[in-house]
Amino acid sequence: MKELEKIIKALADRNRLRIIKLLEKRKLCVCEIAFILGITQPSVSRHLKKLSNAAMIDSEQDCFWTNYYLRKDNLTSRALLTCLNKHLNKQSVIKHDLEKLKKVNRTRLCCKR
Amino acid sequence: MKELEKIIKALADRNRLRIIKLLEKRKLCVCEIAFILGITQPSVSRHLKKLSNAAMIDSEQDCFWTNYYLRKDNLTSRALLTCLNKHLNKQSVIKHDLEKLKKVNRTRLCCKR
DNA sequence: AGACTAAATAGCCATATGGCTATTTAGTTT
DNA sequence: AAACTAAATAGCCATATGGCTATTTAGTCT
Repeated sequence: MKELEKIIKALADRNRLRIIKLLEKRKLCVCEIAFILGITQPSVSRHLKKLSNAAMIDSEQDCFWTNYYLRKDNLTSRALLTCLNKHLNKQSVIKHDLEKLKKVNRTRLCCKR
Repeated sequence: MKELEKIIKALADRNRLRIIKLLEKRKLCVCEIAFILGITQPSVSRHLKKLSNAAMIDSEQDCFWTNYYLRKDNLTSRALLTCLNKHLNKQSVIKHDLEKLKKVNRTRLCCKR
């Protein structure tokens, strides 16, 4: 019950659903996600932690950045996401996010000056 | 987004998942559910309200009792539940609840003396 | 109408959530 | 080693959640 509950709870938030849909497209760093969702970096970090605790995502270091990606080995999670996709893909928020994703430039976005 | 979010949030609670699994078997009144889950009647009522707000269940009057049942017309919800079933059916809590359901006697259970 | 009963609601409490700012940590580069 | 930068963590706040008890509401039966 525990793992399933964790997954469902991880999915029970608008912003985490948005993150998941973005990660379906490609690996992303925290600041890219923060920019697209329009929330702060620490908030994104916390969402990612929840998804990670539910074994839905994982991360790897890529020089300056930490890339987050969907785990392929969590079958429960994948089945649920497949089921949700039909409905999520219709949502205008999601469409909008995916458009924004195309224009994201990590280097320009993240570097502090 | 709203409806989907409501459904996922409605599913993001152990006791509500248990209720759903019970309602898959048959219509139930509040006190039957309360007895099986081992929580109070008002708590069950509140859970049912959440499921109802997510358009997952409905109710009808049956003399003394209010029978709750799964709505067949909520396709999103049904698709998700089908997807969850595989995992839920394995859970010992669920198995135990379903056993308990067999022995439930509404008249004996609910009547105050 | 009055007695009765299931279910809903109100209101309390402790805990969880999700946003934020400020700070710390950890990895990179020169 | 020192400077720099992305990400994590700590801590604040307002709100939501899920349990409970006590009470009200609404439907049933004589």
